[in-house]
Amino acid sequence: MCTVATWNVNSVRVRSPQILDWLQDNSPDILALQETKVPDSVFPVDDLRAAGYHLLYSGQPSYNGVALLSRSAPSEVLIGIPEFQDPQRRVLAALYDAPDLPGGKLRVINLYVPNGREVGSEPYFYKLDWLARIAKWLKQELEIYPSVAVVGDYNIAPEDQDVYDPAFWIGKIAVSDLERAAFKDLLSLGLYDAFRLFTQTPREFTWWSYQASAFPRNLGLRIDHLLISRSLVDHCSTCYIDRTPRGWKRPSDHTPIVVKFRNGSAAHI
DNA sequence: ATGGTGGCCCTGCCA
Repeated sequence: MCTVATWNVNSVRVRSPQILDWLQDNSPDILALQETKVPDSVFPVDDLRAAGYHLLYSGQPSYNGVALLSRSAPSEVLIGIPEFQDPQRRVLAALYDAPDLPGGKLRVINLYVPNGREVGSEPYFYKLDWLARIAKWLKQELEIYPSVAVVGDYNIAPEDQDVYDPAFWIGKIAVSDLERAAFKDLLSLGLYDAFRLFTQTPREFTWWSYQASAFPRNLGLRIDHLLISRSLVDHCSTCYIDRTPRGWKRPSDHTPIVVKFRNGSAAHI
């Protein structure tokens, strides 16, 4: 069994006690974090290493920042993507032992996709350009590694069923046609939305605004995703959103999403 | 209710 999770924590310093609690309760093999919001010099290494995880992190002051926590040691670590000088820390990739999966290794790519702020704005076009560059690079990664999981905060709700009020959201950020087309371009590389392999019901969200009691009213978006290569689909035993941490005191506005893989041969016994 | 929340090198900006 191999468990991979992703969680936009909106500040790793504020959330590290909750991250530890969640690790304790769920013991994933790999946890990808986004919006750590700390430069590497002050990443809360001591807090998190106490839980017995290897740490990788790439951050900057105040904004962005990604991290990978893992039970086994990482290799082939990549910070940012090749041939793209981006001052914003949004990409972190590593290779992990995964004896039961094709190739015996799992390539985990952790993305914090730009928010885009407003359709038509400068940050919006940065988001679209960023996604195009990511697609080009992921194509290469998928050719190199037999088992790939591309996880993180995509800041895109792929379909209307992933939005609490689709009529209100028409043309808005995270749901615009160009963003959804960019998301589909990633899927067309041979990636699968792990959550939708198991759950077809609408209004299953990973993010709820802090405002207006959005969480208790379930007014959210499904914008955090675990995309997996074709080779992993037959090994995937479950994928679910864990709403628990969103209900804790002083929560992140996002909640974790989890995917589990099992030995493929077990299904055929 | 012309507001709402929360995090950031502290205060206007970002999500």
